[in-house]
Amino acid sequence: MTSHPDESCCGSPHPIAPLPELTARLRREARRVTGPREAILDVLRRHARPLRIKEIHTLLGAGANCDLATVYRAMRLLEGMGMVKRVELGRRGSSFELLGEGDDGHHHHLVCTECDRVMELDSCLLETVEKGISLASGFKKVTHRLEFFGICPRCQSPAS
Amino acid sequence: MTSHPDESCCGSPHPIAPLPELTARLRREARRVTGPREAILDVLRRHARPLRIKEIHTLLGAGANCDLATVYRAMRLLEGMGMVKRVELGRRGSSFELLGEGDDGHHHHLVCTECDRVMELDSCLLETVEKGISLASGFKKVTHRLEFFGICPRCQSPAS
DNA sequence: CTGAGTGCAAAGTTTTTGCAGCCTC
DNA sequence: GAGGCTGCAAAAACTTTGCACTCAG
Repeated sequence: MTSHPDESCCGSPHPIAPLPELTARLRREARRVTGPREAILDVLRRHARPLRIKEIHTLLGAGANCDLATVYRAMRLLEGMGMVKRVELGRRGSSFELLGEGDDGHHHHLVCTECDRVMELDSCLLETVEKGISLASGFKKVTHRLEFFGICPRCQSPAS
Repeated sequence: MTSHPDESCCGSPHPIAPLPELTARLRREARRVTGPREAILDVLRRHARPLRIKEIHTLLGAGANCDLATVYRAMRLLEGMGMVKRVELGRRGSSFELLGEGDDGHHHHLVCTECDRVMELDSCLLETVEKGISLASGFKKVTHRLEFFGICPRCQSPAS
């Protein structure tokens, strides 16, 4: 189990991918490397935890001069390319986190129901379950989405 | 594994609770049994699968004369009372399904990514995982949300 | 009778879309 | 230079809220 860096906690679970490596992935798929996209990828690589669209837009700051609609479009593109994983953490709206090259993003999260802090859980033992479900149901390409919720130690103490 | 009744499939996984039993639960909590609430509960008990707010509102029909805002308010109430479970199935917005008395709602779903049909999965083996996570992380009241996605047999055939 | 609950209307959020101009390739 | 991408604006989709009236208990 690893905690997230950033406001929430500390210690990155994954090595931070260099920005040029990320833009290279865009180019490889014949997508253009633009200012907004570069800025968005940079925000994502510097915050290794699920970020909401609005958070990304805010973190971009006024300098990036990037429209909210552009963030939505970029995240849809990146999701489609598998560069980013969409996570639904119960709060309103989706969150996104960067995926490493070849990372299928099959880790899961532990979310505090009080303060929304997010921890990442390391292992995923559900591949065999998926196979069993696929066999029993006839479904193909079975994947899953799994999130844990609870009250974090900080929110359990009286003065949170 | 059980499939859902209704448009999707057939065979109810749970016995259908009588309407008076449901309204009794309302009264027991000192909530009023009104026309709209009764109609909403009746819709829920007759469709044993996750329903979206809009679906519920539509299924109520013009006769019920129930406002969409009232459905939202009712679902929040019922969720708070534990009579209903909120499910996020990837489509936009939440879905809800009726919970039996004493049912904690810990079953999960298999959703077709093509047509959105939903099947219910019977068992949940994650309680021990939850306990382990709680021990390792210090989180309290750990619960989880788990959904499987895939392409159902019907959507795999050429003429779906 | 009393206040919880409702309909209606309006506003708040989140996400998508159309379009003209810009800038990457 | 061509077309993918962007900002801006508007709208669509989803959800909440304020208020006066109604009706369940």
